[in-house]
Amino acid sequence: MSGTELTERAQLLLKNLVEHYIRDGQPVGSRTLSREFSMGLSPASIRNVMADLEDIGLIHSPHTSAGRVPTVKGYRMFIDSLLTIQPLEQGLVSDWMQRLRNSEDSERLLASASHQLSEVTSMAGVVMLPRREQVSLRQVEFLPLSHNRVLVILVVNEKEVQNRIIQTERSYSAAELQQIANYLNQLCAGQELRRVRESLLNELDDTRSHMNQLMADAISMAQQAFSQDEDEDGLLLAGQTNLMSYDEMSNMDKLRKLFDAFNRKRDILQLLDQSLHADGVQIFIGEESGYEVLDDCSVVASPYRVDGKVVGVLGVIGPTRMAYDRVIPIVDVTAQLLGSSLNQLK
Amino acid sequence: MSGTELTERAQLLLKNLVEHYIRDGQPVGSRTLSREFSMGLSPASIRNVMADLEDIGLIHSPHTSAGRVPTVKGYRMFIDSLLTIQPLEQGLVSDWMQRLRNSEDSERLLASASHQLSEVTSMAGVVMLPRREQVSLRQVEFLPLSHNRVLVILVVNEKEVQNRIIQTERSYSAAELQQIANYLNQLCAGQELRRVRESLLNELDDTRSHMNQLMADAISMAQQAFSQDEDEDGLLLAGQTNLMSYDEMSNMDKLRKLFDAFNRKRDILQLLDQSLHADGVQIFIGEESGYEVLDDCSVVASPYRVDGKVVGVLGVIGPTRMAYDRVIPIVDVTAQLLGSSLNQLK
DNA sequence: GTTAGCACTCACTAAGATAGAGTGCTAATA
DNA sequence: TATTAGCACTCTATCTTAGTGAGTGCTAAC
Repeated sequence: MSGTELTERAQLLLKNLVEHYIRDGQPVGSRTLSREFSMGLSPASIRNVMADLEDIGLIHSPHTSAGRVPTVKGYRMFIDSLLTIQPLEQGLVSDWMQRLRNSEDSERLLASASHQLSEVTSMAGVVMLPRREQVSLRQVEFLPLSHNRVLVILVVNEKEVQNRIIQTERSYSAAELQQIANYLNQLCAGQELRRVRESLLNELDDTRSHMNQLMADAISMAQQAFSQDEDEDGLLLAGQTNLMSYDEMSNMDKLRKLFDAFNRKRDILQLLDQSLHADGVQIFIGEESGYEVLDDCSVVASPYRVDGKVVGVLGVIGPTRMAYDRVIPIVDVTAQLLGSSLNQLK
Repeated sequence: MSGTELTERAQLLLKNLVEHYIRDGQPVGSRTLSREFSMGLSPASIRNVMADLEDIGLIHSPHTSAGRVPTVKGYRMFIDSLLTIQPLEQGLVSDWMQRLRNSEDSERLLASASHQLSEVTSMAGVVMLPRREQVSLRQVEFLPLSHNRVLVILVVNEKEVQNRIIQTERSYSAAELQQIANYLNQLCAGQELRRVRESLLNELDDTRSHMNQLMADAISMAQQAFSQDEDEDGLLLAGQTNLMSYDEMSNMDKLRKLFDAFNRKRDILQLLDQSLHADGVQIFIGEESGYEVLDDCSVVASPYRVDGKVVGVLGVIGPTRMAYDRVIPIVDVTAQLLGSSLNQLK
């Protein structure tokens, strides 16, 4: 805000204060800092610096006779320019890779990632499912149901299956549907789903005149089937209950609202979406997220890549007062490992 | 326990006490009961009766100078023989039916039921998914994947689709798989899944000698595919967060354990399973359930039927102190409506 | 059998009193 | 000029104390 440059001493002080507060959870006072602070300064001097920090809005006193606590702005500065990233525990990464290797299908892999995140950090883990943009159609099957309905089975991306039900104008025999499927498979198999939609339109124009009725039906069915978007919510959550053990979260009313948000998923997804195009780990501290339910939380998120292209975001949600120095590398590594695992799986 | 018969007065007193406690949530004393009790009795007389009730273990005093609170045994007697079932609110049933009519597939229908339950009661709603015993196979499809894996698509019960991946010894061409599928469809289509398994065994015996290799492969594949059971957890929960608003649930530690149990689902499923063969609404009060996490909760559950056969259980979970007279008919009606809706949908 | 009366228990609340942590300010110091 | 010791002050947290009120059990009278 104000162009005020912080002296090096003030920065160091802030760093120590935040670190101390993250460890203890108690407001930290000048005396404590003076004692545990390498650079020998008296409490009085420290008080002077603290007063400055408070003026700039980096720290704040719950009441006159309490120590200081970092504000959101304080955390922000701490994370952006003061943080010493902790090296990852030996074994965590290999443990990780081992577990990932056990998941055979991508769904489980993603679920496993979110569980890992929550377990290792004792907070809530989130994994936004990979975007389905570049799904390529492998095969289409149609099966007749009663009441002029048709079950459409789409096999995409080698091994994923989507089922849709469409309503037709008349009933079709199994043989007719088989024909239609053959026609469509021939036409579209192997293409990306969004291209399939284009192809269908072209086909419709190209051959409108000399097309038989069945083909026309085929195309209209396909359009119906492909226009339905997946109704999945696209977010995997794990370890929400971990949050119940934090003192900061003991307000039942707020906690309920947070859990409700978890269940709705919408807000969380929207927030994570903001990290889709970020480069590396991104952090939302308290109110920074813009979602009231997350006011007492921080979100540490990172996009993950498949084939070098960002397809999703993962991260953790926990109290603002968390061990960022540990959590950040965990999220970072997890994103990388998940990406490469997904790659191998493909 | 002791063959002690309760006098009619004692029963009435217990009834009033429990009703009052359920309304207010406060221990109720002799004075209160005397005042609000139709039969004119002085506090002193009431105290005598209460002392008796406490001796039998139906009520209990948190401390000397507090009123009385029903024990589990007290609730049990209240529910079993004293409860006056409340008539259902006008409109609730029709509202219900309307909402159910909007769900087209059974999955949504079940989810809707559990949401309904939680909303109407302000507690947690649970719906155990219908048992899949009598699923009948409609069609099988095979698709080759890489690395000698085959994607098996099972269409069952008209409109449900299950996907499985099996590992084969060699790789098969699409044409071969098509042949295998044809053979299996001819052999098994329309049969119930458990019979399919039998059929496969017979077929294997019958024709072992003059069977060609491909058929043998087909059967072994089918066995692999059908032996995998569904990995779904089979329980729909809704409105868990409702429970966070009850004073009785303000102990964060217990609450967390409860939520963890919800996530695990196993215990809840096991408990509900006990109601599968019950006739009508069944109630587990506090420790009666046998699950420690449910010590402060009651579960009101009812089986629901399709075609006259019980296929699942639904119900609500809430604090022991709940309005049983309202909740019981709600669960009851919901079970009936869900059953008939599922019937229609079939 | 019922009830009025009474002594007693116990949780809850309010009101001091005390201790402890931490602050800001001022004046002395290096 | 930057640092620090000293001090008065503020505010929370905790403990004690006393008082209040709801409710009980028992006994004796009705």
